[in-house]
Amino acid sequence: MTTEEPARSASQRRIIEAATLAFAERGYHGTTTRDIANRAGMSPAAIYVHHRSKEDLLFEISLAGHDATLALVRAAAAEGVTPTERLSAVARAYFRWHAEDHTRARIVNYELHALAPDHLAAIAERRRGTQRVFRSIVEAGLATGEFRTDRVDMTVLAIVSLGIDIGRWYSDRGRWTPEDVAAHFRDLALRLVGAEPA
Amino acid sequence: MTTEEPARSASQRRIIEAATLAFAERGYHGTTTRDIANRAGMSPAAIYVHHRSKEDLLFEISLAGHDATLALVRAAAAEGVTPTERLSAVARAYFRWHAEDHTRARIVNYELHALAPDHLAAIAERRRGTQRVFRSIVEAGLATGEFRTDRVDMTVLAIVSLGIDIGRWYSDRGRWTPEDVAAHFRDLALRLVGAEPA
DNA sequence: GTCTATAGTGGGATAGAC
DNA sequence: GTCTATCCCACTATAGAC
Repeated sequence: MTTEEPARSASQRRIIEAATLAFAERGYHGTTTRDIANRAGMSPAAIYVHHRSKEDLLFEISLAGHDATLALVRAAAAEGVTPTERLSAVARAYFRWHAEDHTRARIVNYELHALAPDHLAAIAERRRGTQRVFRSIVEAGLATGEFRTDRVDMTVLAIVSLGIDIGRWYSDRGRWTPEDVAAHFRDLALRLVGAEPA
Repeated sequence: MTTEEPARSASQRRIIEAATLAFAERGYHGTTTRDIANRAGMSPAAIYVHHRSKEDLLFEISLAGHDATLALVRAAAAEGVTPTERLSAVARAYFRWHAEDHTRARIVNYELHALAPDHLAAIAERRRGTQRVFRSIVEAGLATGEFRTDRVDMTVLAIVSLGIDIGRWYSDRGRWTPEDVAAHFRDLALRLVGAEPA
């Protein structure tokens, strides 16, 4: 399944939290170690007691975010029985996560280019796992005749894509709660696969 | 309408081209003026003869990209008669542009945070214009009964969102041509608004 | 309009005291 | 485990020669 979360000290968590906010706001390269340290209320040197490098910090955040998404999606997939029910549950959970946790979602999806090659490879594996969950549900729905689409890959990609982009546009100051977004986007996902309206 | 393109020298164009590739690959903050100069086959100092600053270069690229998108979308909107035809034309053109010109699209959509406030304001105006085109078509389709959706804003956002995210995932080395993507995603957009299948 | 050289600033990361 | 101080390098942008 997903990797175990290593136990973290309070300082480690404060640094991770500060780095998450900073990376989401300014991007990895736009963030300095001094930014992170200031937000965490520590000196820049303190970061290096707990984390090997700035890149390593990004990797830790990205990995935890990917593992959380994958676990969430897999748990939701187990909820329903029919493909329509399962897609409904998975899509709602997936979209909700991207709205609620848009700060982490932004790092998860938009800072991949800053990862070292071996770190990127570990992340890419998780991303394929998430996509596989959606794919297998859509294929099951085609088999039962509940769904209708002639391009499975592209349709799955579109659903995942809607989720990822939520991390870009969602704002806590907007009109919609994460639940609003999740409920409507779930309905849209069902339309994308040609499911019967409820 | 859209702003006039200022005439540019060959050097200016080479620098713009180089900066576009660099910003798309590494992001604005991940790109150095030396990267740009090297790709353009010039010294870093030569950049400053043609462009005020690195941020100004980003702004020029972003503005031209936004103006191109807006012009494209408006031209396509004039093609059809019924809302279904118009959405079909606009969606296809919009999606195609994001696949074909994914390098510029990436800068247009993902480097906004690096713009100075007044530059961002000029860009935001164009972005609202594009969204308005989609919105008015969807509203027209609801009026004629061709479309069915109870959340116009979110549905329009989803269509735009699918386009923007193409810039993130599309690769020239992938299996699909821009036209493949455009055609299928146009069908998906029609599903999103609840249009009758053709 | 292009170059070389460099000013001036700020970056990631480490040394060493406490 | 945290700090202050700092190393060393890379960055944006400019000066001045051609």
